[in-house]
Amino acid sequence: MHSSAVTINDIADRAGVSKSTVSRVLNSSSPVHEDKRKAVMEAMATLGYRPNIFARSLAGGRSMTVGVSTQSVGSPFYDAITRGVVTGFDGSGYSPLFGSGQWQRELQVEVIRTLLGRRVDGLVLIGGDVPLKELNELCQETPTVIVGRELPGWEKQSIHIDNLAAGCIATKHLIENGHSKIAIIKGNADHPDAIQRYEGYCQALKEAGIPLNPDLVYQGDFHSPAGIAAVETMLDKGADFTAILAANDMVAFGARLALFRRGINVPEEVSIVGFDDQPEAELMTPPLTSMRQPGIEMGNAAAKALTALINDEPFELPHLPAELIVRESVARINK
Amino acid sequence: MHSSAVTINDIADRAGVSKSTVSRVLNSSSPVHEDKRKAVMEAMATLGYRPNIFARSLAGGRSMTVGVSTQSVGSPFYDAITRGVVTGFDGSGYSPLFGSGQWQRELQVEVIRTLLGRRVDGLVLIGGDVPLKELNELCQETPTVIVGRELPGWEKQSIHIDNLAAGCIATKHLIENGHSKIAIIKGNADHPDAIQRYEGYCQALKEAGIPLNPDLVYQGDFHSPAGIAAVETMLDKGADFTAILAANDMVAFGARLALFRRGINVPEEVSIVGFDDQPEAELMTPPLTSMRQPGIEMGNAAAKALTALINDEPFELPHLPAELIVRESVARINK
DNA sequence: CATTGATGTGAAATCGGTTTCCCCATATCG
DNA sequence: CGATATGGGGAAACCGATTTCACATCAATG
Repeated sequence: MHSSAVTINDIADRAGVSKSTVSRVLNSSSPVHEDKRKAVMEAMATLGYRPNIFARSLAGGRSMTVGVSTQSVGSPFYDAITRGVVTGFDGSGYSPLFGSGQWQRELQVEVIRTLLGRRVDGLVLIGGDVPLKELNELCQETPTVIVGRELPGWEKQSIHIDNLAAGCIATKHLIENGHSKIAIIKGNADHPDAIQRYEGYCQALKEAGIPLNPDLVYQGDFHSPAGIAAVETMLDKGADFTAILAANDMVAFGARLALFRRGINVPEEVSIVGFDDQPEAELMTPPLTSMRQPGIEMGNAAAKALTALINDEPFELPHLPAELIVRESVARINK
Repeated sequence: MHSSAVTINDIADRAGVSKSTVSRVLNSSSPVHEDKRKAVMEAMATLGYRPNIFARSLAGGRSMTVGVSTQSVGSPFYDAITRGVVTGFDGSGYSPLFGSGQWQRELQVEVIRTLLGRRVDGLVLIGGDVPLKELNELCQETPTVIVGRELPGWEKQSIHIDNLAAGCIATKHLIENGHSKIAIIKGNADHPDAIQRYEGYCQALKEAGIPLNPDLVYQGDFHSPAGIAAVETMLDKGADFTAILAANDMVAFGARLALFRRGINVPEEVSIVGFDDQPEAELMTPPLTSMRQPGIEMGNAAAKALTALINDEPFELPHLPAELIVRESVARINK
């Protein structure tokens, strides 16, 4: 006799009231006499009643479920956001339902459709690159919060860092330490974060009056092999650089390993700056200087905001800045 | 007018049939005349019909949702399992619902209750330490698969590696390379994986006729600070060792960093073996030799098995072995 | 040609809740 | 003191599907 077999009718019978009254107690939707209320509570306790969520959702119209569309499960930064989202919903009464879009447009749309089909009460979109128009159509009916992506018209409901500024800050840090021959390993060519960081890099160079050297720009992606390949390619080409700005920490790790293999010291001969400050960054030898993106906090804030949005409460997404975590992978050099 | 407003009745009207027939087409539960079938299909297409999953679940008794109870989101190994589980359900029609137990017994029970309350069709339990008795009670009604945990009575429905053997293999690898002064950094004292790996370590030493040296046994946990602290403590105590067996890769990274700070070369002076083979292991300098636990594959297999279990199909969970990935963090020494 | 069986289909019951509607006491008011 | 709110609470409609039941239809069988 498992608890799910207990229905509202059983409670009603046992408490000697109608199911309407039980429902009222359950939702405190309208006042109930204290005696009956108690009887109902007791009946529920002794019978181990658990309301059937489907019946509830069907009748009530809300599912107490929120959809979370992630991209590549496995990327440290997005993982952190996801983690933040999960904890952000803890205790809110909403359970997150996940779908992974893998940075594939079609799949992302499919994921959102599936989530919507499950009648989620709200949506958290982490990253992704569904075209704005399509997104507007898909999500117009559902409270939605977007994490890690900037979209016109969604300013109030999105949270992301300023990647251009972040790229700029990271580059400036190297410049301030005397570097001028700064190589950059770019992330995926069509990834907005990567593009903006590159722009930041360009801007910082420009402001410092350092000409952009195409030989020091490597088109990579966000995975470690890109870091390895970048270093090897540049070294083989005889490129002259004293610092590397990596697309993210994984790429930085790759670059660091490639330098290690060539017997090039970090940071004495080549400095490295990463992006994301993933947990392993502080364990690199030497510990990696990295632009920290507050993924967990972002995810958390998104979850809280969505909860508020669903319940028509006022909310405001915080403006979380990227922050340079200075460790030991950047050396000060002269000239 | 959003698509969810379209009900089965609308389809029935438009196609000129009864809702029963629409339902039959929908589930191909019994044959329908080709003409009507077509009419229904067309009506569904033009009206953009999406069945209401709650009504469906309520009436049909199945939710097409599975519960996944994770522990510490954030641990590389368990993350890998989770990722495997997610992809394992892709395309199965089941959507995973998550809850995180954080390795806290009470919370884990609560998570399972919540999941059950949402009427999941099945359960994947990743790790955790809910007492067997309680687990049996909780899950007796629901198809369940357990990942990364060994439980009497659950042999058919659980998948895990042999941690004792794994600990043994890792230790033997060091012994074979000439090491006899092997330090171990143990994981959490009450964590079954940690306990078994330690037993494996003891066994390997015993078989090789090497006495267990308590000075070389450090009680830590699964996080990097434990690795740092272990190395510093042992070094400060003047402990004499040529190799370290770390609780997992994060701990190995910590240990490696601590050695780096002390100017001790890896692997020339001290060799290190990790556990998990997380993605960053191959990027350590030098690349880390590690016992690979096939987390993704395990998760994947669990998902497939659960799908089969739910549908009363035969299934068998594969026996996935842990595998030593030899890289460059272990040196052969004489004596 | 009546019987059997398979195929097709609609009406109605059911799943387990929420919510509207309506009625009955009391308490309050003019 | 009759009229009017007001707090409680039951009956029944409804949410949108699935599924059982009963009934036709039509081809095959003896």
